[in-house]
Amino acid sequence: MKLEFVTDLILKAIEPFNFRYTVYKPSHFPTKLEYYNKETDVFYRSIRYNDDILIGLELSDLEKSGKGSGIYAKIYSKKELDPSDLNNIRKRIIYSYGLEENINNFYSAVSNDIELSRIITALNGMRNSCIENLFEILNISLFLQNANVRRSQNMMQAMLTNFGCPIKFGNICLFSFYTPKAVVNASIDYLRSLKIGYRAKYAKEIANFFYDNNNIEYTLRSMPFNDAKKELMKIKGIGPYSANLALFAYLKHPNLINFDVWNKKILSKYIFGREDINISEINNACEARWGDFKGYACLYIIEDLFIQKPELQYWRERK
DNA sequence: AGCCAGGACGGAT
DNA sequence: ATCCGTCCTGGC
Repeated sequence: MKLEFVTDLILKAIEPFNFRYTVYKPSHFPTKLEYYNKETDVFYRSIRYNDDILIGLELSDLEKSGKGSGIYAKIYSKKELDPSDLNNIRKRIIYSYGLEENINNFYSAVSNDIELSRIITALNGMRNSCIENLFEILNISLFLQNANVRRSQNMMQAMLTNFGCPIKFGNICLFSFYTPKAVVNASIDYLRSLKIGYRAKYAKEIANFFYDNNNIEYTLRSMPFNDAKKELMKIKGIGPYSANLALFAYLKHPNLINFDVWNKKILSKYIFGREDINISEINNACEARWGDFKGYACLYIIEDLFIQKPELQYWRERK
């Protein structure tokens, strides 16, 4: 589908703001949902608004047009958007990229950490970000289970080509994410044929859950951390790892490290100089060092590492 | 060919 | 509360 109607938005961010590493995270596996052009510094992304309206985002650094810190956004749609829909999309971008978060709270809380301050200087203004909605981020976390990045990538791609929608905007071809409805209507056997393995039945569980609970996102945002986590783990196929991922990325709890075997090794090495320290010990050390911002601190450490060593994606494919 | 890694579940303890 | 076998596929 071609999205040809364009609306421009200027979205201001609280300073400091790092455009590149807020919209684009080197540690994330690539998908056909987004494309970051490193030469032009333009980021393209598909999103859905209320499930049925397809939107293309073309984001660039507001700084470049001399209008201060933030994002210059071109919103592509099939036809003109209602002012209230446009305003909701605007709010979603602001929330997803944390434009109104004061990152200085994190910086001042860890200002005595000399080692971390080198990274903070390099990534100054980077936010935790997640443009996916809750259904989408839970699907991604499902495909991250029991898989190396290459497999996760293949699973995501198979699902997008089968249930997503190809879109074209600003001379870029991407896919939109699929809706719960698309998966609800698919058979488990068909899902299995896409090589998502045992996750086929869980993909349906997640889709059914969201198909039946329209307002769950709104409810979860107002819940305390542990209640929200318990709520998410009621979905079959969503355990602590997947729930944490959604809670940190989507619900933005900065005091949370989501350990998997890869970042466990990275953080173990960073703090203890060796890879084999157990998770609870790493977690305690992070807590002691960064307190309520340990999740944010680890985000900075990991993104910094992937910027310096892109081959880590390859390492993560193997062992 | 066989074996293993990677989260979550479900049943057993 | 904690442990174990199982799910599934790709890589060795």
